[in-house]
Amino acid sequence: MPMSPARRPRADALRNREKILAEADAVFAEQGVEASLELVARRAGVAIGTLYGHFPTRRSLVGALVRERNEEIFGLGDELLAGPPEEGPARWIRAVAEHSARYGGLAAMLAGGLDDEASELHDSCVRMAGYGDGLIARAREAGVLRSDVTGEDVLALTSAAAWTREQSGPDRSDRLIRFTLAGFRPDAQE
Amino acid sequence: MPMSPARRPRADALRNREKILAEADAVFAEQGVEASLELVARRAGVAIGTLYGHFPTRRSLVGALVRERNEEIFGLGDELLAGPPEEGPARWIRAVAEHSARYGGLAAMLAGGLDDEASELHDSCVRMAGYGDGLIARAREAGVLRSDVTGEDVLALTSAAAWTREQSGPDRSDRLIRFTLAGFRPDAQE
DNA sequence: CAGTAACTCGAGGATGCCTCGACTTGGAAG
DNA sequence: CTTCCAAGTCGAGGCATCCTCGAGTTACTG
Repeated sequence: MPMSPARRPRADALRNREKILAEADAVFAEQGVEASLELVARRAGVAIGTLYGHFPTRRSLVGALVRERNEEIFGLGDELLAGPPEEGPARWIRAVAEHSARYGGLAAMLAGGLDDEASELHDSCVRMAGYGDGLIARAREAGVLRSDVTGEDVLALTSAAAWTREQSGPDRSDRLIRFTLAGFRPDAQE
Repeated sequence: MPMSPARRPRADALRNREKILAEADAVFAEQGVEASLELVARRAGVAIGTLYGHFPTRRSLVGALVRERNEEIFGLGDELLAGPPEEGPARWIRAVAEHSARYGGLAAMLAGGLDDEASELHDSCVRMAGYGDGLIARAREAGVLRSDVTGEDVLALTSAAAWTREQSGPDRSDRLIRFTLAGFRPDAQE
C-alpha cells in the first residue's frame, strides 16, 4: 500500500471535465441551476454517466462553477477591506448579489448551502460570510453602522437582493439594497 | 345556441375538487409548491387525470388555494387602511410575508405571477399590490415615509421578506423588514 | 327510468434522475 | 514498441414525474 501519491488525472478526463463545466455554465445561465443535466451532457458531447462520474451531484457541479468565479469576488473583498469603511458593505452586497444572480435559483442553493456542512458550496458560503462580517465590523468601528446590525443581517440582505435581482431585475434589487442600507445607518429610526 | 346558463357542477365533482384542494394544501405545506401532483392525487384518492380535469396547471391549483386564504388577508388590509397610517405598511408587509411563506416556493411563484397576465395568480397579485399602494400613500401623506419610496419597493420588500422567511425562518425575515422600513423613513440618510 | 353531458379513470409517451456493469483507452513500466 | 490495467467512458434501464386522451362510468334531467 504505497499511499498513492494522487496521480494526476488522464488527459481525456480533464478535457471532458472542462467541456462539461463550460456547457453547464451556458445552460445554467440560460435556464437556471435546475436545468436538465442530460442536456448539459448532450451539449458537452459526453454520456450522462461521464457527467455523473465527474460531478456526483448537481450541487457539486454548481459548486465547481461557483468556485471558479469566486477568486474574482474575493479579490474585491480584499480591496474593500483596505478601502474606506463606509463604502465597503454597500459595494460588497451589490457585487455578491450580481454574482449570485448569474444562474436562476442560485441564490436559493447558496442560502441552503450555508447550513449544510457536507455541501460542496459550504466553503464558498462561509468565506463569503466572512468578508461580510469583516466589512461590517470595520463600518461599525467607523461609526457608520447601527450597533445592532449583525453579519447575519448582511447575509440575509445579500441573499434577498440576489433573489430579487433574479426575479425582478437589477433596478429593484438595487433599490432594496439602497433602502435597507439606509436603515442600517446609526441615525435610522425604528 | 342557448347560451348555456352554467349548470352547477355535479356533486361528486365538487367533492373531488374539495378533497384535492385539502390534500394539495397539506402536501404543499409539507413539501413546497413543486411537490408531486401525482402524490396529491393519490392522497386525495383520485386519479391523476381527475386532478388535471379540475386544475389544468400547477399554477391554477396553487391559485385556487391562495384565493381561498386571501379573504382573510384582504380583511386585514381594509382594517389597516382604516387604522393609524404609520403602522399600516409594517403590519401589512409582515402579514403578507407570513402568508406567502406557507408553502415553500410560493414567493417565487407569486413574484412571477404578477407579470404574467394570463396566470391564475395575477388577480390576487394585483389586488395585493393595490393594498400596498394604498397603505404607503397614506403613510406618505402622514409624513412617515420618504417621498421616493414606491409601491414597487414595498412589493419587492414583501416578496424578499417572504422568501427570506422560507429560507431562514421568521426571525431573520422580521429583522430584514425592520431595517428596511427604517430605511423607508423620511429622515433616513443615503 | 332512459339518455346524455359531465365526470373519472389510468395506460402510455415523453422527459429527467441516477446507477451500474460492460467496454475502451491513456499512459506507465518493461 | 508492446503489454496491461486502472482510470475513464458509455448508455441501457429502473424509477419518478409530467401531462394527454380515449374509453368507460355516473349523477342529474326530463
